[in-house]
Amino acid sequence: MNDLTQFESDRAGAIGVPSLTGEHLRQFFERNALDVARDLLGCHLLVADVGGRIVETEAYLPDDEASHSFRGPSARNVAMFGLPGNVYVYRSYGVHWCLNFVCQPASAVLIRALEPATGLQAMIGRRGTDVVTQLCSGPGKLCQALGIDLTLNDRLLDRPPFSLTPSDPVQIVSGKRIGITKNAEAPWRFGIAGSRYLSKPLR
DNA sequence: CGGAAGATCCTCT
DNA sequence: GAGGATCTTCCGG
Repeated sequence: MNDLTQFESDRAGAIGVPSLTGEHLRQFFERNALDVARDLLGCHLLVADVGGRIVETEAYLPDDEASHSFRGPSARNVAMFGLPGNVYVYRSYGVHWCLNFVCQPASAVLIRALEPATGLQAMIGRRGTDVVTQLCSGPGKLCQALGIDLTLNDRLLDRPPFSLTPSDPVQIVSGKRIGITKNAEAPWRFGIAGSRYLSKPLR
């Protein structure tokens, strides 16, 4: 392990803190997506040893007109009706991938931004920029940086290539969700206060 | 079966 | 701040 790799492992905050697996993973996600969206802030997400600290999320609830689950199961959204702790990946605007974590059935949390911490060189290569604040500052960007695509849909977060390490509570700010037209006033976007790695400012 | 909308990002003005 | 890229999904006819 070279110096940079060691540095990144330390930054992960995962030394001595176990990732969420099995029953712990289920208990963490089998809750209201609003609570999960807040508790995910600060958690460290890795996909094949590339990732960072989650700094921005959005909650999508059952009976939420903006949610892909609103009209019931379909070929695209079936992962949202699977196990808590499941991953739901979908194509956005025909161009980007977006990453969600499934909570209670028909609800999920969209992962909107990370503070890069592990595997910086891989992210820089995939994104084509070395501006660290722009590597994962949006749902499509972070999927590109982490190499996420549809092949990772409908998998559990405690199985490779994923790992999720919990966090102590952080200072949270909230606001309206981005890019939606239905149920647009609901303040179900959450971020870590003062983070420089958000997709858009949040206060 | 056609068409519009979409949980986005980048470039240009 | 506006507009284009790009394509899947879903709904209406």
